[in-house]
Amino acid sequence: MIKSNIKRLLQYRLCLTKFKELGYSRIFSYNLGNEAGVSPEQVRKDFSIHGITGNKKAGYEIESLLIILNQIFRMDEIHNVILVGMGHIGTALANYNNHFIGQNVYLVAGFDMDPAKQNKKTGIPVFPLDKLSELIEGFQVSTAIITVPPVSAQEVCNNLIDKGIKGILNFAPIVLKAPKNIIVNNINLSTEIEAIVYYLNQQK
Amino acid sequence: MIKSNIKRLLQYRLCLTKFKELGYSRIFSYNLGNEAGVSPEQVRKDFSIHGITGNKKAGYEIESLLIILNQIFRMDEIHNVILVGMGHIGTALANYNNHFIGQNVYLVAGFDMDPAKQNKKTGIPVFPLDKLSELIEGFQVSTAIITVPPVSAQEVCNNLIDKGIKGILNFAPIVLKAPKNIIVNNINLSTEIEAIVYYLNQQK
DNA sequence: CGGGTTTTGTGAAACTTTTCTCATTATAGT
DNA sequence: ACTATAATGAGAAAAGTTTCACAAAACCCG
Repeated sequence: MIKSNIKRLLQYRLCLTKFKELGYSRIFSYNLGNEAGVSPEQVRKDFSIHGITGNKKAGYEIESLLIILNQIFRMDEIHNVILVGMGHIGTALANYNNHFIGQNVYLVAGFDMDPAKQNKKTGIPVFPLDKLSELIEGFQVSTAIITVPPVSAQEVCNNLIDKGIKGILNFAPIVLKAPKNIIVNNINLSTEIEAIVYYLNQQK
Repeated sequence: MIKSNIKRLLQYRLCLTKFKELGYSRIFSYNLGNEAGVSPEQVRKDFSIHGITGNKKAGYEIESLLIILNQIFRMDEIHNVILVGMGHIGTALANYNNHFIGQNVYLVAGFDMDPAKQNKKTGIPVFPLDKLSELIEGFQVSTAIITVPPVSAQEVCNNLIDKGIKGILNFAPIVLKAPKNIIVNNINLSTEIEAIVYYLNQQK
């Protein structure tokens, strides 16, 4: 599971970019917290954990904050990502590509066992699965997105790990079994809706 | 933020369905934990919080567990959901519809300001935004999915709340501002990838 | 039918995360 | 230059979560 501290730092990064675009050069923990939906103390603690300091009375300088955050998240390097499963979700992600995948993260290739999908017009080139090794090595890919149906997800996962993938973003509604050194991040869209339904009913 | 306790219960529900399909009728906290990727103690604590009990030496009966979990998450009632923004992600979700949206959760309508999107062949009918009130009331919808670009997300959010929506699953990469009684669940796909990149680099 | 084994349920302990509190200090205004 | 103000940084407290440890109960086997 991704630590919330890390998720918040990424959120701050997003907010800071927005503030920068609006022309601000400095920011207070209060304003950043407000924008990111957390308390100012939380912002300062999150920063202090990573050794980020500001100035009493003058807050934090946005530009240097962004530089530090980009270093923490290695956003100063290029990260090539591949995608396995060109179904609806996979295709949607492929079409978005540099649109919503953040700075310096690039979807370089998609994979699907269905030859028909390999010709489909998407934002990225689509290959058969036997090209996995070649492309993972060629593009130095260490992160993959799994958007295949749940029945084949574990098999695809094993295959990817075997080919050298170290981090996986999994959209298939199962818990992937993987060695501890592999980072697995599961997103289950049904679960996210069901959780909302739960909280709505709690309020009544 | 959704409590992890709740996410795990939903995960257990998924695993139990699988075990049921495989023909099992009883299960131990150890097996369920193993499948869901958590410790057996955690499984028992999660259950005990919600008053779910099993039998010493005989574990838990899958069928009754599923009934209780379905009650907790109100999956015995129908939940109609709408979707605003028929871009790539929105269309992908619409096409999946009853496929991956869990039991008794239905995507009943999509909305988009672009008339061209209103004719597009997707899994659900697509309407202009001025039909929001009508359909929210007609289908008794209280949950909405936002898949519009970030610039319009807050405006759409306000609009939805104004029309009676109480729970929002937001895919736009901003933190939505909403009253405390509104349940907002943010999914930022870039962030999920970036978090993986972070952890991969931590290992080195 | 009774002893041994296995598994639950839970209270306590350990750990993690968040909030509180306040001394410290940079800044702006007088 | 001095004072009042406003903001950080960090230690302490509080709250929340997970793991530990073990008594109690149910089942199995002899």
